[in-house]
Amino acid sequence: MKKEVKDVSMAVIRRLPKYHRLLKELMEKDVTRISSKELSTMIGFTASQIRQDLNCFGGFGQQGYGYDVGELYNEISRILGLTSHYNTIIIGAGNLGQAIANYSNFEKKGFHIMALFEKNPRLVGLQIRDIPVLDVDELGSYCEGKNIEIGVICTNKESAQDVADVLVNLPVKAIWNFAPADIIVPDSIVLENVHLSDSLYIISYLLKNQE
Amino acid sequence: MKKEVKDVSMAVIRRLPKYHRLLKELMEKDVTRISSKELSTMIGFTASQIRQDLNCFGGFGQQGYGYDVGELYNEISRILGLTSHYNTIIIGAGNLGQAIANYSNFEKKGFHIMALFEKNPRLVGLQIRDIPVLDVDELGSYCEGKNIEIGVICTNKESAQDVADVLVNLPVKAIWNFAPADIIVPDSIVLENVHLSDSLYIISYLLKNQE
DNA sequence: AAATATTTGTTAAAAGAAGCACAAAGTTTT
DNA sequence: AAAACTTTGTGCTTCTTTTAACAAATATTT
Repeated sequence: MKKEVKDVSMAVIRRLPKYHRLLKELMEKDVTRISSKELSTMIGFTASQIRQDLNCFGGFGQQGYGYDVGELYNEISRILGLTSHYNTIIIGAGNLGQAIANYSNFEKKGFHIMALFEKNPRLVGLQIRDIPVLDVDELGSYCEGKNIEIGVICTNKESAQDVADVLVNLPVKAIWNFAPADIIVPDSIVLENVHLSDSLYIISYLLKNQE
Repeated sequence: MKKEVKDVSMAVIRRLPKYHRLLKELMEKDVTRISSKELSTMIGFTASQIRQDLNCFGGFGQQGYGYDVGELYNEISRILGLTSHYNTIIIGAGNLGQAIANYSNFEKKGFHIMALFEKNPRLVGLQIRDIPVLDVDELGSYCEGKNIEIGVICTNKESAQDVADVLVNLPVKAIWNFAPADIIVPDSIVLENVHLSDSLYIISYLLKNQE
């Protein structure tokens, strides 16, 4: 039973990674079956919401039994596109760029980081794991013919829009932006901002307004 | 005219940092007044939503004129609690911990990073800007009497829950978690998770499901 | 100083998301 | 093999969030 891609709301989609993470943990604990009710207590959503979320993509469960953990994990991996391969580059090889390059889990999920690009000459020439740090001036020539799908912006906010413009023209298909700026890209390009300070400011708000 | 802290929905609160960021930019461009309509085109929310958001906290605008940029920026800073001071520590001095320690803007907004804690002896003893990297075993004794408000978890996922437990017992008032794990803390403690891979997985989903 | 143009704050309506409830379909026990 | 139990998938209801509309207030122009 497959439905897929009716038009699932963003609210649902943004919960998928959490399901994915929890199911992975269950697998590691050799749990093979799970009900929406059990999931509910672990994940903090209602059982009803979990069933409704999963049903956007297909009937993966079985009445009286629940869900097969391994099967559901695979389905969600597939729905999220984690069975595909994405050529990825990182612009900015400071601490944050290096942190992401070092995070080997991304590689395992198909996000292949091919190179970092940096303007600071003291960092150019380094290797992060086996990933080279190249001069940012080589970006265009390096990427030619390589079908780069994802560009990660780890620069300061001043350079972010310029870098985004270059990435758009390569062209990349998606930009993952860590610079604390609201960059502008064409609608055809997938853009995800990770504004770290936003969540810190929310902490500040919540601390100030605790009952 | 002040209302404040009725009960503003999280949806509204999570938009405040974006207003804050945009207003800062306008100030830097010496823009002194702005209407909700102009803000709308820049920020991508409807003018109606902007007016309604701001009105949760007070009537900062004026009919026929709009909003005073500087005044509104100050109000939002105050609402977010960015006029307060927060003693902060970071657990884990790898690339990510260092990246955050190096990001001087947090310091400017009142988040004073007092120390990093690390178990890898090769990192203990370093200084990031003027912030010392201490042995994680000293965490308890170091924090005694220092009124640490925010703990930042930059460890791997295996250590995250243990570190969270230690932080809860210090006690800190809030935890900012960057480890890719769903840690559990008492309800009384403010918890913000930054699961980097979540947004990467969303990129993957959107790339796969583009029309 | 009067007339016209802006633009807010706010109420009402529409759209969207989450929760409830239960028949249907399976599993487990007796 | 029948009875009792479990749990999904789904229609319906409730709650939340967003958008639209407009009177009231101020600014600007004539």
